[in-house]
Amino acid sequence: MAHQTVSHRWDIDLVPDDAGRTDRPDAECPVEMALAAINGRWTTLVLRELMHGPLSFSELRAALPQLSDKVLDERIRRLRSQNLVERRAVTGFPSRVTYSLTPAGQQLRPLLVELYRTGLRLRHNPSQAHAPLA
Amino acid sequence: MAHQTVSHRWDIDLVPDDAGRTDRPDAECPVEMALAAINGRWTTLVLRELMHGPLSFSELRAALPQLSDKVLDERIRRLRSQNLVERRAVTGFPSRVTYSLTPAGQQLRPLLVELYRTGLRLRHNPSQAHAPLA
DNA sequence: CCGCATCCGATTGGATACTG
DNA sequence: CAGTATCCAATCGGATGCGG
Repeated sequence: MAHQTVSHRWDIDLVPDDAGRTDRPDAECPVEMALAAINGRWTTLVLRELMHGPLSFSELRAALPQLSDKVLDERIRRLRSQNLVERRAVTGFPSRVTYSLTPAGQQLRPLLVELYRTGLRLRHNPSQAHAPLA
Repeated sequence: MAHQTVSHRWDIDLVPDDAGRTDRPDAECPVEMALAAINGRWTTLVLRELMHGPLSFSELRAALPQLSDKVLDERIRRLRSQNLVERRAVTGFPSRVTYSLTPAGQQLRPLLVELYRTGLRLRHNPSQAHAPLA
């Protein structure tokens, strides 16, 4: 019981268990784990593409023409290391490599849906959005 | 109709309307708007704190002791410019400044909840997670 | 108490060119 | 086709110290 966290009364649906009771960005915190999954520019777009089914490297490039090879490579590499995407290589001829979501990767779907919904909600807000901040 | 997007059949609950039919990270895309709201280290933690009610600058620092003044300042500034947080200053004595979520800011709650849930789901996955990618 | 100014190392992502 | 290798500018976040 070091780190007594002030008089925090934790909101049960915002922070349902101990794993979220942290006072700093902690890789073990579920929120950080989810953020890590979608982290990085282009990542949600790559995930969206793969939600439709397996794709090859060049199909991904074609779907996202402005995404550079390097960044695509990095995104795939990262998602693979997180076990969210898997690579399947057919060593025949013509040899073919495809990337697809793992079961864990599929579980990101509700999060993408919620991101979209949240964005729509924010958009419809009466916002003097770019007012000066004094 | 420039940019014909291959033979994309859009998944209706993943991309419910035209705003999400983009092939690059686009500030107008709802997903990007939601990501922008929670973007940056510590941001979700600051939002979590404010979900409980208004707090002063130093109360935020106390709740998140390892967050530096500078970064806290930047986070608050950004959230204010996005109209997600508002500043209220009482000019009496003692003068007091509090930060609280705007109605738009409150709308981030379901997203934080979904992030948490997603993180839990990912955690419970049988993952040979750090297997070599070779 | 509520911040701002400055400095700085690390990470990011894009451009370009090249390889198995 | 499926990537790698370099290089580089910009952004980020943490540390420290100062100011209203």
